[in-house]
Amino acid sequence: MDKAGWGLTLENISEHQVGFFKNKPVYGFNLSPRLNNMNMNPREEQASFSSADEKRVMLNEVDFFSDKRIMPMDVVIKKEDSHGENTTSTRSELLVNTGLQLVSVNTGSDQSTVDDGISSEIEDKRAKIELAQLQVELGRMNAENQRLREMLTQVSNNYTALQMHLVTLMQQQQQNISRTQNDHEIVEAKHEEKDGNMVPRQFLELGPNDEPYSLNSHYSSSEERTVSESPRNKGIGREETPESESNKVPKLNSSNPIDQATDQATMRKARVSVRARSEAPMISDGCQWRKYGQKMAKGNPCPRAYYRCTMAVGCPVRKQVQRCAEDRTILTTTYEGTHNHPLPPAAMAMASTTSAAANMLLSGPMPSADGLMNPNFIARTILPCSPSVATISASAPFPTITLDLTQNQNSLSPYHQRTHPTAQFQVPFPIGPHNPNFITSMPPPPMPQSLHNQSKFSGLQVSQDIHHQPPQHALNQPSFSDTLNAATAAITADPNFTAALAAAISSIITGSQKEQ
DNA sequence: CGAGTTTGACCGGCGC
DNA sequence: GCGCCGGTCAAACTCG
Repeated sequence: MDKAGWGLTLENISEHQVGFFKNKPVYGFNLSPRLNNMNMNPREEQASFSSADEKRVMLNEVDFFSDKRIMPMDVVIKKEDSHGENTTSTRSELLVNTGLQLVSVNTGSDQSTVDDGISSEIEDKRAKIELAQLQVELGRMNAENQRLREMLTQVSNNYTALQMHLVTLMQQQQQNISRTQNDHEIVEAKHEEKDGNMVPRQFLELGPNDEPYSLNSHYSSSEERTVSESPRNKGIGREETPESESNKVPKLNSSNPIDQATDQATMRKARVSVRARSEAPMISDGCQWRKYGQKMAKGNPCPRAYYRCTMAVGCPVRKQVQRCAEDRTILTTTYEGTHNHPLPPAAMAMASTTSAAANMLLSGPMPSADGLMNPNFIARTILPCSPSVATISASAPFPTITLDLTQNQNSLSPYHQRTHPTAQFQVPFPIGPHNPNFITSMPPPPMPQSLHNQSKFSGLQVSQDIHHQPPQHALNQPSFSDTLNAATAAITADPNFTAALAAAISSIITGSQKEQ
């Protein structure tokens, strides 16, 4: 590692603490905590100088002599540290340290050539110093390594979060176009529902998804019930997030477009359910979850587990995990809620899958060439190749789209891929057969499997894009959401490939931005 | 000791 | 109004 290099990098990061929407959006995040943990902690410096412990003094001496990195680091701390006093004292202590260090080492070096009696002792001392130097250097390098890793993770997280935001904004733009026509769909859709088709009633009441980073940004009656109405809300274990705050609005079933525009907080929340074969108790999706409950659900001997996202304090995202009663190798994971924090690449991929699916679900009916399409028509048309991949459930109390990744064996043939009308792009994932999850959840061969998922999900989104995307978008290249859906669909089968996917998505997004 | 899990109790919605 | 059911809470417990 180039020592001067990281010093400069940190300094640059400090200099460019830009906002989230600038060209380098990620650099500014959470740097201060990390810097405060660095070896340059003022309190540590102070402690070392006030202490008679020789070793600690040596460490500080070595710190000074390590190389020029100390100076840019010092500058960084001065900028980052909100406690001006500490920063100042750090500066002065370092200067004091400089004097001590110079005297100590130079004296030893000079005397070694004059007095042999003292020279051996000095040699020992010098050896100790060198040893300490090396140890400190090693420790410093490890710390640097760790810090750089953290920074890289942070950069990735924030970058992907920004991408998600951009995707969401673009989807909103599309949805706004169709919003004014939604109310006309409701009457027709209700007729469809009466016929027993698989369209949830809530579907009719849904509006567009306007919240960035959103898996779903619509608020369920359940959420309203548990957060705003429950008298048991004691503040412990209850997240008072902006979302939950906004839930404190009476439930409202508005079909009026004006009301829809103004009653975002009252929107019901869609769910995205992912079915996959897995022996593991839970699908790894990149997020951290904490189990907060388990219930025996009616009609299923397998218990249903309830998890809450713990990646950020107050994140309202929850998921339910339950094995299928008929086939216990099938694991059903149902996601609900909106992450209130940037997601790591792995989680981003899953979230964008569910977000895109939920957006599709929530965007409601769409205009079509011969009039207006109702949601049931969407349900049919989004899956032109394989109706088993995704279904919209009417039985659930929430609008739920189920992505079924368990029935791909029969549709894996190259014939399916070749004949699939919407298999029009490929995302260059480095997908390989080395992932156990992939093997267990999706029988080999992995690569065709993934591609097949892509094609399905590109088809899933195409029916929207036909009507909402600019013509050149639909014709010349796969849409944003096409790519996102396809890429993340594969992720649901194999979440470990998400980093590569994020990179692929990133490149595509970049391309789209350039075109626009 | 802190974080995560387990599990019985509790609550509200909903159907009858 | 009552009971069922899904969802959540929170104390007790486990684990590293």
